[in-house]
Amino acid sequence: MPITEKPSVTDSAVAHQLAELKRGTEELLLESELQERLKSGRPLKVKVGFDPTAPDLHLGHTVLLNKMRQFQEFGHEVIFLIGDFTGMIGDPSGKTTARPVLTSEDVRANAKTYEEQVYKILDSNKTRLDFNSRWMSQMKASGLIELASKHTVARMLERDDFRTRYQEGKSIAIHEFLYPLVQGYDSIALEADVELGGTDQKFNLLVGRQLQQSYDQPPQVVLTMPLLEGLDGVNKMSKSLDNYIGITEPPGEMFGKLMSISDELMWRYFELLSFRPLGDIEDFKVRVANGENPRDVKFLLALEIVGRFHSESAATKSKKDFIARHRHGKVPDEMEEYLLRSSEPTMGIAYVLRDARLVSSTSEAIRMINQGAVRLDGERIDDPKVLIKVDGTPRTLQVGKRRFARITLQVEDCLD
RNA sequence: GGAGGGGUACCCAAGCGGUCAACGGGGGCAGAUUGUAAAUCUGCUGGCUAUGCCUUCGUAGGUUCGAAUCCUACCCCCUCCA
Repeated sequence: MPITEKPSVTDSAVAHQLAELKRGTEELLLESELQERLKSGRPLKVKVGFDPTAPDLHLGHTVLLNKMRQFQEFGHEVIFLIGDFTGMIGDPSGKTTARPVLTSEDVRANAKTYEEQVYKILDSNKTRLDFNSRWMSQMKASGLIELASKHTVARMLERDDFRTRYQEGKSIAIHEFLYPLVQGYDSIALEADVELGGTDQKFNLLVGRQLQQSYDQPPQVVLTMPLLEGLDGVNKMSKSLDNYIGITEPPGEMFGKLMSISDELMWRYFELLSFRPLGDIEDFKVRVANGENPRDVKFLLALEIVGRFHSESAATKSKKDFIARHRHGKVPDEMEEYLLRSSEPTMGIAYVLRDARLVSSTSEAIRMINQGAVRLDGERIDDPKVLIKVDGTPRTLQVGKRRFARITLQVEDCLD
């Protein structure tokens, strides 16, 4: 039995902090370094870089933000860095997509949008917003050359996409090498203690570590977060796959989408999206294993997330509506409303569905009707040729289980 | 530079003169079931002023009564040789 020091209060506090900070992380390099710095007790500078392009955040993005918030809660200084200078380069993702050059007005507007969205999670008083153009636009060519001299081509080629492109004989423009270098220099300029990023950022974050050492700074701790799976549970959450939950979506929709995820995925969401302590989640798992309906645990998740981005009352209401709709077959209180005008006395239902954007085309509308997916005021419609009177009465249209709209057909006014 | 193979709907992949809006699989959507979970079964999965019409098989032309299928040119991708 080795003789160990009796852990002091601060030691156990550090251990607790470390355990929470490690939660959900993909990689933490190096854990021992983080531990050391936490022991110092001073607030650490935690840097996270963001793209300057127009943000439209979804829950996947918030995984990183949640981790930032955790650091804030432990009293650290979080720097929300907008890479407006690096934006001119474009992160080399293999695909050479020409980046549109953003004006400073664009950047400022986008920063504002970021702020509106991220302060649902981050504490605005504890967040430092910065732009890397602040120091990069001051850098002279000599500075850039010096920076470039600190890294080697061989090390650059360690990066996956560079290496494969090189091996496949595909072109790599010289300036693409500058992206990781500039990002790394940001860490030097900020004297970052920690840099967070998605797993796809690992290489860049490590370059930062190495560059800091070349500039006689202690290397930053690198912490990568996994990419959150989307609603399908397989692919990463992304807008283009349409498997995302946007953080500005209306509460009812958000709640419904969260309830539609699989039980398996629910645990992943708990781990990466919930602010609950890890012990709670373990407890839930035990309860489900003992026969509790996973749906009820999923309710807790949905309530928490909707509550965060809207309000507790909105979350409670969403749950109530959800139950009313799915257990008792009721129609939601709030839905899109459309006022359609027609000069005819009646309008074919397929056209109404299309105009109310419940379906993408009249052909699809007809298909849906034939499949028994369409209800008008609760009545199933099975004939695509049904006509609806243009009489100013509001009606409820439903397609499938989730799509609703309230439509009113009104006689077209005289146009002039 | 030489030789060969290939580009078909959201993805993969058949078709190789008419019966092709195009087999099959995946994905997606819908119905049943259910906990708007999973699993399962069934159907749908170009558009429109809709029992007809229009557009779609890399691009542009051509042959033909008729082409995704044949011919010509062009663009792009892959494999092998130099």
